[in-house]
Amino acid sequence: MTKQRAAILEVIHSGKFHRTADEIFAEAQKIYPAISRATVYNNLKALEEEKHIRRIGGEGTSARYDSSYIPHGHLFCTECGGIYDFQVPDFSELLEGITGCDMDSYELRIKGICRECRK
Amino acid sequence: MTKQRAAILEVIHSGKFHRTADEIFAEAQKIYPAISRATVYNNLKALEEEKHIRRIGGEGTSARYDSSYIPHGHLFCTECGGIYDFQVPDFSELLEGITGCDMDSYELRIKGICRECRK
DNA sequence: TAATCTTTTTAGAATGGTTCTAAAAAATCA
DNA sequence: TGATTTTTTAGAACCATTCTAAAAAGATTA
Repeated sequence: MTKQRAAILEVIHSGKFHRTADEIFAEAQKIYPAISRATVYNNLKALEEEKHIRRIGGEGTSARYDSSYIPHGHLFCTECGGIYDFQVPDFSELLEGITGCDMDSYELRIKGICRECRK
Repeated sequence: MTKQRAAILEVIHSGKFHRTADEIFAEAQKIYPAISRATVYNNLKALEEEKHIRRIGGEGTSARYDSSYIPHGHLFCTECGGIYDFQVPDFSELLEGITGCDMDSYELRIKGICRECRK
């Protein structure tokens, strides 16, 4: 565990969710000022391979990172651009049954207008 | 309806699914040789806004386009890199109930090892 | 602790998918 | 037909991400 990785983990597990690599880089610099962008990218990639975080491909824009790898849903609001987590029932068996695959994890994505923007 | 857009639509509704913008560009050139890359990108963006196609963000790689906007699932195989469609039950009411959003569409993504690669 | 080996970090260049720009062409409308 | 709007074009620009080679840090062994 390097100082840099510790800083990145500290950033990911605090503050708001769904930040971009660059936002995480900026936060990590406050903890460890000499950190490099490449280190942030390296660690984000490693952390996802280790299933500690989940990369959420921002449609067209930069990727965002979710501090949880546990299957859940994301609502992409077409009004405000926000990404909101929501819980879903456990679909594991249903999905393995349908696809016949050996499932690692799943994610349910919704495009729509969030509760707040509907008002 | 321009000749270029017609060519792009013809490409999308034929051949294999989940092609990249560049693959679609290459196919469209066979129909209308003078077509430009920017035209392909412009039309893909417009077609998605009109809900005729769906952009699937290739994780880390280039985006891919699905010829259907109807909600369904995608299995991203971690072995062979393939993207496979699968049908899911209609979760619309369930998801609107959970999130309270005004839903446009949804997509279920699975990461795992596909049936073929399991053998 | 020293010596060695492996892993990680660093800064900046390179990459590559996508978007932007300004002018030309095509399509639409009156 | 002329005027207006939309689309296309070629290539430059953009920018998130990856790559590179050297330096630093960490791990291992004696």
